Amino acid sequence: MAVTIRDVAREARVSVASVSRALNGHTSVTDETRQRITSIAARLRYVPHSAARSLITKRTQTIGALLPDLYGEFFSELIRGIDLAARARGLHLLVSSSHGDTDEAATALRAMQGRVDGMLILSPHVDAAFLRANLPESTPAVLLNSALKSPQFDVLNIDNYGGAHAMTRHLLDAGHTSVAFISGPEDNFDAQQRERGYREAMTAFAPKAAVKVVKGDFSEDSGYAAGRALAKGGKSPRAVFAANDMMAVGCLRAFTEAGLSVPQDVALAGFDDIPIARYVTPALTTVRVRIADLGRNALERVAIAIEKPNQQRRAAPTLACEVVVRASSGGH
Amino acid sequence: MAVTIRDVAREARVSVASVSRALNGHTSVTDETRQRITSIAARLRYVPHSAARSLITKRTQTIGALLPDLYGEFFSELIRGIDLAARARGLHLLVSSSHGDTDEAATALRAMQGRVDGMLILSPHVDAAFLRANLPESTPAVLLNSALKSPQFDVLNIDNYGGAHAMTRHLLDAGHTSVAFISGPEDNFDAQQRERGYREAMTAFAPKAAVKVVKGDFSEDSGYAAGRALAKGGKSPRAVFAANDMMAVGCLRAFTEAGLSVPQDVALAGFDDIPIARYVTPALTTVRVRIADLGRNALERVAIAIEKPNQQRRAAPTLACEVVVRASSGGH
DNA sequence: GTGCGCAATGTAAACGTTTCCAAGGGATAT
DNA sequence: ATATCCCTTGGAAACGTTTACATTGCGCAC
Repeated sequence: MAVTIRDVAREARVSVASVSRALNGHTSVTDETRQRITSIAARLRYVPHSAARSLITKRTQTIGALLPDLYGEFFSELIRGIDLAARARGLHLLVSSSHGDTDEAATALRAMQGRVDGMLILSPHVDAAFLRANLPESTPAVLLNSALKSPQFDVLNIDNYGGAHAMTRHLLDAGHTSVAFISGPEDNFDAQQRERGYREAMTAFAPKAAVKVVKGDFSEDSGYAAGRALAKGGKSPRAVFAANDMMAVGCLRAFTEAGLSVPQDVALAGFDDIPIARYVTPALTTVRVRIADLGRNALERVAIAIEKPNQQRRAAPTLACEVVVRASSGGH
Repeated sequence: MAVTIRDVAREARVSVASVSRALNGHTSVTDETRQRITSIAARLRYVPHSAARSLITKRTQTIGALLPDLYGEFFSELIRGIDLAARARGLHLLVSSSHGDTDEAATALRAMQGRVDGMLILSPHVDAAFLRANLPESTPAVLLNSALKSPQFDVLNIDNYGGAHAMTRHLLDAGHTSVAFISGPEDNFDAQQRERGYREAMTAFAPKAAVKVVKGDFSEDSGYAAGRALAKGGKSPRAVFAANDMMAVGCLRAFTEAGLSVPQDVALAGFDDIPIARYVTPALTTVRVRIADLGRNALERVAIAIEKPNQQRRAAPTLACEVVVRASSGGH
């Protein structure tokens, strides 16, 4: 039999109301009684029943995270950031991951209803219509890496554009006169932004150079295919920038097989700074994304939205990336 | 204002009790009324208030996962396995990660009290005394990868011993007459088991060969140091088995720097099959651990413990590993 | 026809909190 | 001395469910 507030009250010879007030830090209770109640509660190992509390306060002290089936390191870094921030605020984290399609995501979202005070959503399947259909009005939510541009929802993005822009510039600055790009999936928001960053940097810093884009889909295999296509006929560009690291790794393999050496014959760069990037030969120049920061930031935003429900949402700043120069780009 | 069971009852012209029974699949309700109630509930988008339900049923339909600050891929695979199994059972997942020390873990464990029906615990800081002090009697828990041998708690381990045993045998079978081992942290349970597997396999299959163990601590740097030590004086063994992949990667670097080529001069193997293993040159032979299965399995066990509280705990089977042969071991 | 049993439904208590409102009591101002 | 106010405390309602128990109505056996 668990110990309840009533047990504490009886032991302390006060009413349950006083116990509640004392433990929740209300002002109108004497220091002396508070002392007594606190110590007795501790002695009895009293833990307030969270369900009972939620029932009346309409707060669960829990944030839900809705995540797709995503890549290892990204996932854990994101959760780490969210978790750290949540813990700092005394919030719990309810996770639902591995959602492959829209239906699964909808089911998961609805299942969380009533169990969370706010939501963090990272999913390629989610758009404004989806949210209006599945997210209760009253639940604040922050969308991560989403193309959504609605004042109704809070969105937090990585600065894919800026990162790609900076990387393209780095490759040009390193003396590679022509830079080709391996793109990501067309419907992927991150991929679009990265391509835009590449294109605009090319226009800005190498207006005479040819803009060359080979299609990929973020998979290693697509990077390999792109690499073969680029190497064919010995007419490869001086540098290749892949929209993510996995494709860069695949591309590297294709180049090696084709007898091209990186970075002497052709420089190579990726995006994400996955752990593998450091260990391929040559080590991969890439763009590092502070994923944990993304998670932390997102949690802070949703926490604020919960505290001040009718606050105007400020435009979300994007999260900065940084160019990490390694051997594959030949710069140093 | 959220819609409650009362609203549904009013609309369907029945009592709240009937609504509850109909929605919870009790037998004693006519098909006709159940139909009516179900459709009305759907129309009103009624979602039972989970806190209210928990208050009376004493069930939260939530499992807590207490995890340390752990490595990317392992973490996400584990969560994926747990999450999949939880979803299949209609359970939610409350995650608390990144616990660096015992105190943090204790705080997190206590914070979950009352919010979860059962716990999954993976933490090097947790022992029997810790659990007795911080885990309520009534909360079923499954410990992952723990040395704990108490009938009081359910433990689920990876077959580190078997995996190491098999790998050692593989290296010997491939014709490498002497195999050295790079050990992990002394207080780490996984590391101990792996070393035992190595030692016993050596005794069994190469009784005349020297058993050589170099100390490491699972870090890449310690693997590098071990590699240097082994390469020194040109007296390196024919094969080296590192207790985890990161050390193997470090060792590989040391060998390469020392002018030893892998696998011609010396074969190399690791343990874990982290993603990097595939991408180093040469690709690393290693032991694959089905981490998602570990998570899935653990969740199943805790779910069963919740359903049948006073059931005798069956001895936990360990989870099988498999040897993954790549270029670094020279076998094929 | 009466009584009995069973199936379907309703009534209300219970779960453990928080919080509104009332009440007690001491200090202060009149 | 009395009225007033404020500070501390207590009583009780409310939150939204589930479920034990009561009630109703109906069919069936006698």
